[in-house]
Amino acid sequence: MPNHSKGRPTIRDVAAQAGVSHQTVSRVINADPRVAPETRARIEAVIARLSYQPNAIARSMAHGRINTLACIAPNLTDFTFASLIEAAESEARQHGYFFLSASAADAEAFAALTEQLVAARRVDGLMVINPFADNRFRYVPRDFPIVFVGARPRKETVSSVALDDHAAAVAAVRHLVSLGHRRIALLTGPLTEDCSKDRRAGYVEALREAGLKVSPTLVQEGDWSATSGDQAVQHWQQTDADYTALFAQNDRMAVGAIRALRLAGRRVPDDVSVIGVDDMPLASYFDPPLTTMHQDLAAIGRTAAQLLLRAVLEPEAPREQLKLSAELVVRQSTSPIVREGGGTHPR
Amino acid sequence: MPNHSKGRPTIRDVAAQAGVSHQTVSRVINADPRVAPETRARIEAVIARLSYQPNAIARSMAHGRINTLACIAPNLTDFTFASLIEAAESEARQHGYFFLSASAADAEAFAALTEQLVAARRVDGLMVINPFADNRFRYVPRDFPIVFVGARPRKETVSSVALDDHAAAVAAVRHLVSLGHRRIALLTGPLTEDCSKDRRAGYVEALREAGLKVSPTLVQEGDWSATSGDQAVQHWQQTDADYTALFAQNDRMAVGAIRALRLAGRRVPDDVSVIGVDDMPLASYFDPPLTTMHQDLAAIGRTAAQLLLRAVLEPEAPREQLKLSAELVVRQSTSPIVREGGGTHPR
DNA sequence: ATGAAAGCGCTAACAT
DNA sequence: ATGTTAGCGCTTTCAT
Repeated sequence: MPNHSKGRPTIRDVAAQAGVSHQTVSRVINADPRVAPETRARIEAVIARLSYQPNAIARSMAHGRINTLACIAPNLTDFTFASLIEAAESEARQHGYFFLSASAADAEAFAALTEQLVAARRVDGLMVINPFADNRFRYVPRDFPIVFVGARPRKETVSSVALDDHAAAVAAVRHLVSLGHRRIALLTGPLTEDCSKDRRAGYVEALREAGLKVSPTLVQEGDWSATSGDQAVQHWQQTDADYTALFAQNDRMAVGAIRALRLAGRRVPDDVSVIGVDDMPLASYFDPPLTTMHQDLAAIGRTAAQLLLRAVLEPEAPREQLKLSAELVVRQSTSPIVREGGGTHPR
Repeated sequence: MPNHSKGRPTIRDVAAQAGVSHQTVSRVINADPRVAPETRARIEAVIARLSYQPNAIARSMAHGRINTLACIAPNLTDFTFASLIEAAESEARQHGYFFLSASAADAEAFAALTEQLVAARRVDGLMVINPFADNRFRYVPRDFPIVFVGARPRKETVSSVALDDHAAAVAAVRHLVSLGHRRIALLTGPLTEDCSKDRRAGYVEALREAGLKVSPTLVQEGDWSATSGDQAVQHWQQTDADYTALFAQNDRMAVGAIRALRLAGRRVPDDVSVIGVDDMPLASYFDPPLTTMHQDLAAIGRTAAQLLLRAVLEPEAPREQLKLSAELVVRQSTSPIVREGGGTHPR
């Protein structure tokens, strides 16, 4: 018998009070047209009176869909991840889907998590941020709706969205070149990650395009942290590296580098111009305000959710690999090169 | 008949292959001791061979628990919220619970969201960040496991965790007083929020304790943004406000204030000392590195998850209201007051 | 247009 | 120690 005394009302309670079968109530809930208008009205009245709400778990039990998407990121606090998640969650909810987010620090944690999420049918689709941060991509479930964010899949069987890293790097370096810089240092993210490699490739291409050659001594690998930017500059100081501009692959490293440069007695931008990538919160409040490549994280997150929903709802639809472009934001950490001699820059 | 050809195996497939009833398999899954060791071994072998994974939805359908917690925050990008969520998610998962996060910009969105989440039984418990950001607390479901984060409930029927805002403010102002400051300005968050009010009360108490009186002209209300810090300082400049120190109720406003002070020709900390609250990421990379009250967001988030799990698992257990303390981190945005005359500060 | 019956995959009594 | 019988609250045939 239905539990109409304790707990919330069920579909059968509504049916009983409306004098119909529970199936008719189900039709009303699911907006099935095959219900007489007056019957519908009567049922809706009962639903309102009991403030009946269908049990979502029971529904998904019956039809096999849970209306939930999940996102797995290396962590949840990095503002880039948080921004992607916020946008994706909002987009998902507009389509009636809830959003579960979790962090997996390494590939093992990722494997365990996806197993629980996917095999136990807790979610309908999976958004993976930075799938190539380590070898976690190997544990991505097969035959399941997936979207990669921040990297392109090796095989075109899953959808993906990412910043156009190559183009962003080219634009950043071109900006430096246009200011007259010819000795341009590069500070990369971990080279295990696609975006670090793509941004490095863009750097190389932009230098070549300007007729400049890449000097291995002017390239350092960081880990995205301000500290690593700091350390790279210290290394260059110790090795008497000769550069007038620095392209840091993200803003945090740029900020770290700027502080180290200043401590070493080099002014930014007068002695060294610095450009980053991200346009992080408060980028304009650092000293000097940061010149950077702005990326539209909300658009990327929104797009990711759309592609994922598409994969969930239309399993046979083709997958898509998208790249969104970054935009140069010139503030005050870059400036035209000034030669001591007062002339133009030498050949 | 069970779908052992298409899709994933069910408990009945395992039972059939192991030559037992599905109920015995259920006992193995649920670690029920009443299964003969050899039977158990046989079943476990089949489970492994089929890589059978119990359907979580079906389980919760049967016993009424979904093993999922939800968090609703004003947004997901603010680093304080993101930090709380990350810690809570991690703690929840260690206890076998998944974590659904969502943002609700206003009370209406909050009401709609909780309705979907709670009435539809999608979650077992709800973590509400900043319940008094607006009047959303009115829409918090009754008779449902809840934990408030960032504010104390009006009635002691729900658990809560928050920073000890009053004590944090007292400590911040005492630091300023100990440096010799006597004209101390205050920049609050929105006064609709509990923590802004509590921090203001702490400011008032610390001034009183130092024998100083609060001057209404030295108190401005901001909205937590750097821009609002900027504006407050501009206002004080226009009104020739006389102060040598500023207590900003968060770091972002402190950073905005510092920039505005500098643009107005006042040096920090030489002319004005500034202290914030949060110890946000990169706080030590601003110029000058920020003196601030550090709050342990991870501990708060972890504690919140623990209290919530307690409420879920032991409905009759008493609720708890906790406050965690902040810690002074002295960097370089505050310094002892220096009088032009060269003497000590006047009476 | 409506209802009856079956079943989604599991757990929870109650058997034996 | 194991099996049988009922559901959990809903959707989905298939009847009528």
